[in-house]
Amino acid sequence: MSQTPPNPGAAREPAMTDVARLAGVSHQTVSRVLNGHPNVREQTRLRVRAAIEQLGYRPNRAARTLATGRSQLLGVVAQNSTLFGPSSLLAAFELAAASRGFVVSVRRVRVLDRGSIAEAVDHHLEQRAAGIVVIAPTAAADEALAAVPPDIPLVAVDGDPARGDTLVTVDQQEGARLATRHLLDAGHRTVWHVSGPSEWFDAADRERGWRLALEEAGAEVPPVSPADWSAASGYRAGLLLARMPEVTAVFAANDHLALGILRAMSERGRAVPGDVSVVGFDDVPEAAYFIPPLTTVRPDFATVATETLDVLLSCMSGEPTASTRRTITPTLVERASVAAPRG
Amino acid sequence: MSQTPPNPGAAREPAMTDVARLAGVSHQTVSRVLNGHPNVREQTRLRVRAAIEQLGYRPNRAARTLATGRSQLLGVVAQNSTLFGPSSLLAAFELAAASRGFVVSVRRVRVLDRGSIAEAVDHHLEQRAAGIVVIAPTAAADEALAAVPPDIPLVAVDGDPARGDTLVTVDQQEGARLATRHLLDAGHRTVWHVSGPSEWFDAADRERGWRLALEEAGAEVPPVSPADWSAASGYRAGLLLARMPEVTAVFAANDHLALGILRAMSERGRAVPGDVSVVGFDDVPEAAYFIPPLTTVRPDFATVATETLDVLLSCMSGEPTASTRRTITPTLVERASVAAPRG
DNA sequence: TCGCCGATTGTTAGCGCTATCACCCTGCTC
DNA sequence: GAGCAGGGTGATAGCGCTAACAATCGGCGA
Repeated sequence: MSQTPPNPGAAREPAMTDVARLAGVSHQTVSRVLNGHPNVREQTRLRVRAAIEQLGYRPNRAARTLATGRSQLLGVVAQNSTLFGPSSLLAAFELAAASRGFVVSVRRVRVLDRGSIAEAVDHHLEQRAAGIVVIAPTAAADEALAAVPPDIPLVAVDGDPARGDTLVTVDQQEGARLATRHLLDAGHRTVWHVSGPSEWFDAADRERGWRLALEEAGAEVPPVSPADWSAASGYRAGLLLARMPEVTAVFAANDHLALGILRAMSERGRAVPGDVSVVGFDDVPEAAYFIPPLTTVRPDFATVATETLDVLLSCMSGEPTASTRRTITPTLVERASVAAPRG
Repeated sequence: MSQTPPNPGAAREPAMTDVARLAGVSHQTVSRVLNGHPNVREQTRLRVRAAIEQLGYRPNRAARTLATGRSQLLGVVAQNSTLFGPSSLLAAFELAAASRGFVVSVRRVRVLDRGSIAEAVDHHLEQRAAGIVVIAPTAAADEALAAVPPDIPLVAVDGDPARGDTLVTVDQQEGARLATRHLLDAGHRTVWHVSGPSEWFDAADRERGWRLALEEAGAEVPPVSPADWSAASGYRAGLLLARMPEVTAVFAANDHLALGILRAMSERGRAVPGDVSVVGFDDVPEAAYFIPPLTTVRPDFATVATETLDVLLSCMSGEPTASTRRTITPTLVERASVAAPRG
């Protein structure tokens, strides 16, 4: 616990008063210069800036936060995963926030249950975060959000589409529909689906979109092959599908599942796209280099991130913004894993 | 700018004095309870805890930071990438830090140049971060580190192996050696290399390890195929290598490059591992489902993260720790992309 | 010439917490 | 029974900043 011993040799960090003394003004004037207050004489401003430079002065954010009651801190609660979607989103958000002058503090949770999320949100509240983003793709996560005080700006990403409140999400359903439609349009009688874990809203919605597209087209709705998001589970599901000659088209809930399916098909001697067409979801950077290059659905995570920041900032400013819900529609990326069925 | 208008209706967040009043003690006693100070009567402690509970009191970290001069904040500077290595590392670090009660604030930079990094570090210093981690895989990043004041605890990850100071890194060279050796041991005359971008230490070290292994074995050192980390560039390099019949073994600087190579070989009708053996680096979760399953080198990112935290904390406590450098040795994961060369 | 106004600057009082010291009790020793 | 150690508690002074108001200085119209 013996942090930084007294150490009388090393001078403490310069504070505002030090700058003030050097510039021959009051500390308040320094504050004014720092905050771009208009009524400061140009000459004074320059003198203060010079003093700041000379001392290498750095304002103390903690003091400012204490004095103003608000911080420049944005808290994010995310799951401990390296899944492509969430991590791209997070990276994009951090970048966007930084460019707007915010600091992003990330709190990872091991599992998305009520307790963990509540605890994570709490930590951000202790920091007096100006706003909070929760990447909440499961029902348990969404429930936990109900528990946070309503006066603090909070945006859910990939949360419950039925959620009334602030929410930014990818239109999973439409994406899935696009994929399914694409396969039907290629001439397939129906499309099989390897789904993500059902407790994820993303997965449920993709399944819903797939089902809807089939029903709209009057196609038979085959049973879903349940999986998690991993290539391993895609492989297992693929092994089964490969045994069934009537399977000619598969929509996988994400690209890694699709990769597993691709390998299962290859092992079983089912050619893609000759015998079976496959479509994925996410457009991971490697998807274009799968064998064969994967046709997939691309959600624009950068847009999700900027929209999230946008909604959060407008919540923070308290203005009843036009809409606190944003939906980003993904696009289909056609590559070489889809073809017309044989015969 | 008109943040939270006066709003006399909504009571402000309860502060320590409110708890004190309710519990019938001084605010100082509340502070003592909160900080686990020994000299508080059990009965008082309980009364205070009850009051805290009742008011939903949350300590204000900014005030504490201001009063103590130190924070519970760990700053991380990372590049804006979704590359598997850095993002796994980051996620693991965030998790480890959270479990030790620290808040992690991440600042992404678009490019790893001096200016950006200096600016990012500066922001963390303004927050009075207790420690800083820089994921600095390039020379420019490492240079920028030289500029930060030496009294603030800073750990570089994946930085310049020649760096004198605190550094945690994966033993890239040894990993590359493992991979190359594995291919030579399988009977290949020599091993070709598709490298990462040369300004990355990781890439340079992997290349070095490969070269060393070849030289040790007295094998010919073929020219390096330069690439970035992407599957796309791996594919381009692979297309070239596929044309050369003498190429029977390739070590790719990461798994995504290997994926691109796999596809190039497949397109060119060169069987893997029948005609050409391939080894990657990173062991991304999907690697086991490439066609064929990829033999690769696995760095343990979770360990890198915990070691990083460890070094950082010991720097922070000021104790001249045993070692401020940690090197994590990766392991070889054998799958199906390596075989003996034909006849 | 007087007084008023606006531009510029200084003064003062907190923000919510910790550190430090002073204070009050016990229970004990001599 | 006076004195003393030490556990338990309160009072006070900041930490470095911003907000609100006060003060000062010109210049200008009346």
